[in-house]
Amino acid sequence: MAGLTIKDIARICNVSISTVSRAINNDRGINSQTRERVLQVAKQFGYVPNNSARNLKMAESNTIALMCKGMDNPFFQGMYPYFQQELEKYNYEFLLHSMPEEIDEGYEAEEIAKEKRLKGMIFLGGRLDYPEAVLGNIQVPFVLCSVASAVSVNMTNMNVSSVSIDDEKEAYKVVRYLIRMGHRRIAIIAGKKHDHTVASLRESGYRRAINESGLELDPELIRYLDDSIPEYTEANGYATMKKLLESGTDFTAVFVISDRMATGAYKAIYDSGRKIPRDISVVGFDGIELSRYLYPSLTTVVQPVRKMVKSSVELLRAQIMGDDTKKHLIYDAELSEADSVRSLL
Amino acid sequence: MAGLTIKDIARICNVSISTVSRAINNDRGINSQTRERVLQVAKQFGYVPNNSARNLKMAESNTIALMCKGMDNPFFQGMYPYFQQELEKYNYEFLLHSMPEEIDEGYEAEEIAKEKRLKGMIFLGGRLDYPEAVLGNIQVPFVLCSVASAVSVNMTNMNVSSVSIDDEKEAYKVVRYLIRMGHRRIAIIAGKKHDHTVASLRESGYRRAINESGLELDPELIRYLDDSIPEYTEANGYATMKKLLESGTDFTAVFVISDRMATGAYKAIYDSGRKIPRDISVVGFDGIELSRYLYPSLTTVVQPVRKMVKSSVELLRAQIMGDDTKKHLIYDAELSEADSVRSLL
DNA sequence: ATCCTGATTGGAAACGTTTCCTATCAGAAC
DNA sequence: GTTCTGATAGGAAACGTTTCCAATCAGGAT
Repeated sequence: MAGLTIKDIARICNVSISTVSRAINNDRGINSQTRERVLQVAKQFGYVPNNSARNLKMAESNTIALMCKGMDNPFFQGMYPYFQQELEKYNYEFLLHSMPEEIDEGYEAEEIAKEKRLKGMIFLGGRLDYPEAVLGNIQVPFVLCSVASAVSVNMTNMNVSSVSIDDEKEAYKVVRYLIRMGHRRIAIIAGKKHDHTVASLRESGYRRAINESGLELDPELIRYLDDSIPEYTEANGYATMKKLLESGTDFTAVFVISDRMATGAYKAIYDSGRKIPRDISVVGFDGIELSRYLYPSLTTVVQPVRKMVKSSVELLRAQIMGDDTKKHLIYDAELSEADSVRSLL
Repeated sequence: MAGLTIKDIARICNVSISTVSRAINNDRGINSQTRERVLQVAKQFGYVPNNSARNLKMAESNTIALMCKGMDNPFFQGMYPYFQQELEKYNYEFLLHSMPEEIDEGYEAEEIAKEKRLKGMIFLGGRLDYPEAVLGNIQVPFVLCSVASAVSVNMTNMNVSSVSIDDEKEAYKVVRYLIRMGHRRIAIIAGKKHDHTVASLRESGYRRAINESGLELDPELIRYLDDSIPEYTEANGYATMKKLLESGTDFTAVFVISDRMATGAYKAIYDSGRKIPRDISVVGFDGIELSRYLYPSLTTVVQPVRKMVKSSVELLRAQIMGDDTKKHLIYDAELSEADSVRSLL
């Protein structure tokens, strides 16, 4: 409780507080013997620097906030440990902050940055088209992770770095894959209509694949989420799939734009008495750990989560250290072929 | 970037900084008109208090750390949003901190508390028998959440509050349920042998249920985790179940001590060509969201997560506010009967 | 008119650092 | 011996608050 201060250590070592400060911060301009002695004493007496004082003096904190929209999303949750790990490397604090479902003009991230004296922010998920007001005023370094594909969205000229995959392309690829496997009537469980998240990019990929293959873009096959259920949840995947099945529309495969929703879709299919992939082939998106343990294991687009997190933190770090070149990293995802797709050839 | 200070506001309002401070903190001993005027100006100019300075002066921060062992566990992950929500009520920061797999004498949580100037800590998961050194020296309020059943473990006389369920009892109940359904050869996928987590309590419950029912405690039916695979993961559930199946031991039901592992076990069962619940009945433990979306939906013990989180935070809050009565809350869990158990009657 | 009281306000110290500016000192160069 | 130099150390201000203490003042009691 007592809490030793730099002053105590100074007294014990019979040196000035400036010297102790220099020793602890590994500053130069101090005799290495003195430093050793001070450090030794500090350790022995269990001295711990007071971050508040340090931050006050240095006019900043050491905290990075992870601004998360939909923090109950298993895809994001799978990232937390990685963020923790990467941020730890630089001795950053990790503040988890959830953003409201609806982010509009009224939401100003900068207020939070100021209030918490953040050193940086990482936005995880959220809108592709953040209103100018939301991001435009942020005065601390920040990066967008898994939110924007600079390819598809006009974000390259915003003063911001990002790490993502090319959602449109990957969705395109996975639907093409279904077509190669002989499927012709392919449904999609898409996101909310026009909600400006990656979901809409994935839907675009689907549309392009269908179009380019000369198949029919049947509106009956394109299903948007149920507005009355929390978005992008298992429950919503279940409900939407159920409606699709009950509509009597004919199809042999379905692309569910997230693994989480695919989990719900699986159940709806089973509950209807159908079998995967015998009656319906399913592909997901994200590559959450669970996808390998569903039965049958889910064919899905695996995002390189580890790399994305690492890069996000590195990009942020670079910005904090003064590098002001804005980068947009776009990683390739990988189609993981599992047992949920049947070949019709 | 500038960052207005209390001093600026004072100058603008033509009052002293003490007055501004009083206005902002809603202190008494200030004319209400003055207060209104100051607050109005502060707001207008976008003043944000500097927490570092405040914390320095007040000799504390406003941060609560969630000390999490196994932060990739979906059961815990499901709790994060709730913690966020509850802590927000008191304006606490939410610091997510993962603890190492192996927690022994060498690990001192107090160091972290000191370093980060924590206001409180919540331990999520971890050992039932934390070595004295780990918890014994902690000088800030803390509570254990979902780690200890005060009923089973001699923790009542430690200076600590806790929130949990009675893991032994709940496990007992779920195994009794299997027995009522006519099962006689009931296997268990337990935890690591003697690892002092809730897993061992759940195993005890299993043993008692089997014993009391006059059934045989066949060592062949009691399976511990594979040491070569990360503990308590889907992968480990899969591997352990696979071994059990391949051993040729006869059984009609299996109690998997966590839903996460049950997910892996499901897959192992399917992969072996068996069906749930036709060939093998399965029950899990925890009640993670996913359990309802497995196929067939998993019969499991649902922990009252929402309530547990709320109580943890409230208990912590009470301690912070000076209440030093240590409480041990033990909630009832609920058996959620789903489709993974077949009646043999 | 004087004194006292309570309400309101201002002044200043303190929290634990970092860092600029000086001071000291040993040895090298003269 | 004197002067300069570089290395090392100490002193003190400053960061933005909170809070104790003293000061002011209006109005009621004397």
